[in-house]
Amino acid sequence: MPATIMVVEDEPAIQELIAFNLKQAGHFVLEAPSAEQANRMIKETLPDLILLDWMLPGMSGIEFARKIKGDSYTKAIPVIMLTARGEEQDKVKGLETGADDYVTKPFSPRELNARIKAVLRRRAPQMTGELVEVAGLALDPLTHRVTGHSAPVNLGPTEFRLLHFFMTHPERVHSRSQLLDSVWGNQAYIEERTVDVHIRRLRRALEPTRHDALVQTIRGAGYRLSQRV
Amino acid sequence: MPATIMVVEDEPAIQELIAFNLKQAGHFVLEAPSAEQANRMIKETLPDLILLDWMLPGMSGIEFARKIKGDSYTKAIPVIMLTARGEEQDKVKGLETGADDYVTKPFSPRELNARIKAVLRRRAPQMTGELVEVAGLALDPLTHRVTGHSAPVNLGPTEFRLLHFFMTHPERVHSRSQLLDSVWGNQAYIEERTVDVHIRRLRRALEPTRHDALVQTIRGAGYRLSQRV
DNA sequence: CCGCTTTGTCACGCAGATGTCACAATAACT
DNA sequence: AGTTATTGTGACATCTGCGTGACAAAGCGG
Repeated sequence: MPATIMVVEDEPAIQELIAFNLKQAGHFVLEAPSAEQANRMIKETLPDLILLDWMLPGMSGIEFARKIKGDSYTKAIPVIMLTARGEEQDKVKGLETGADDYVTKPFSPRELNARIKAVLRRRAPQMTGELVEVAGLALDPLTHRVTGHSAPVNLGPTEFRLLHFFMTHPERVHSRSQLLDSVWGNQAYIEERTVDVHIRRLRRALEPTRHDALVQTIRGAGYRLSQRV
Repeated sequence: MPATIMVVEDEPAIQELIAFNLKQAGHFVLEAPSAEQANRMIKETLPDLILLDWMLPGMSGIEFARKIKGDSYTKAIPVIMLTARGEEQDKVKGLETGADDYVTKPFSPRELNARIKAVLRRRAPQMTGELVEVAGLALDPLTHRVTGHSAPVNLGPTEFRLLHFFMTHPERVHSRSQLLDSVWGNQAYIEERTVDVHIRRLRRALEPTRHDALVQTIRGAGYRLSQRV
């Protein structure tokens, strides 16, 4: 089963080695040399798994893991820590932080692949980067593409994440607070009314294929994606 | 959502600034200049949230947080730490201690309010998403939908809450003041006769499916939802 | 460096929701 | 029947929540 895997590692040699092995195993690989850069990429690409080096320039690996696991939008992504020999006592701390597994350098490709497979097997079903479809509206997390009745739909990053969340949680009403948590992440300090504006933008983008009617307003409660009228 | 918030801060200037902002946002504010004093007040007032300065005279903030989280009576109270810039590496330690979030000084009122809102939201009891059904009348809190014999019923926000309360407390007679407490929230000063009007509106909305007969008037006592005629 | 896109916020306006009243209708009791 | 207490109901003046366009700041790619 191919998956999208993000590798956060500052040493180019190791980075390259890992990437090569993962691609060999049929995975898509996203490469980030620092936590800061990884952070920017995560929300757009929503990888299925994150390989995280323990030692990083700037924000440390453990800190970054905590951040990922603290954000409700990303906390379902499994994290595998890469630790060097001698940092073994830190493993415990790493697991406490929320890492799902760890691998001690140096490691064999076979070992890494096994760990990845194991972690992916127990990943949250809803975070699988699978294609979602509701009422002729299709969203593909892998290619980052949206089509309404096979016609391409152009969305900004936030609109994409918003629609993705709606489509993976259809029919249910989501309050503005919940949407801010789930789509923006709880580290954002954003006015609730901002959600309205993005709803508007999403609707406008969906207008050409009449799919804007799926996005419904529940007065005093929030928004909902539903095919029923 | 007004809440009771305790601010533990020794610098009067910052203390005052924070208190002003919180009051502006509609909260009740308890002010304590030291951990010792805060400790005495906590058990009496049981605040909904504690804003805790990292640096305090006497018992330090981190020590105090540990104490709060160690006491079974107070450990449910969320704590937000106030740290100065440069103490960033202590954040991890702070979170490990049990703080629910941290804010780095200097901070904007908006950021503080957002953090407070987020933390309070996290603690708020989730709305029970159980689907309720009485005599062919179904109400789903999750999707915010009401159907009478599978036919959609259109309700305003207040009517929805009113019906929800009735359906989760059927067969029992509710006085007007009880309904005001449970449906409107005891914060508002509202004429009791207003309940009558909303009962009327609820009945009118339920007429198409004859479910209006379920809403019964108990003269001199209040209203009741009952399937028995 | 510049232009383009994205993003968060705001102000304005409107449709719908809300609270209150006045009066009609009904029930309870004499 | 008459009287009084209680509830039903329509009307109405707000009030609120939401849609929408505009805009400035930030991000981004060339």
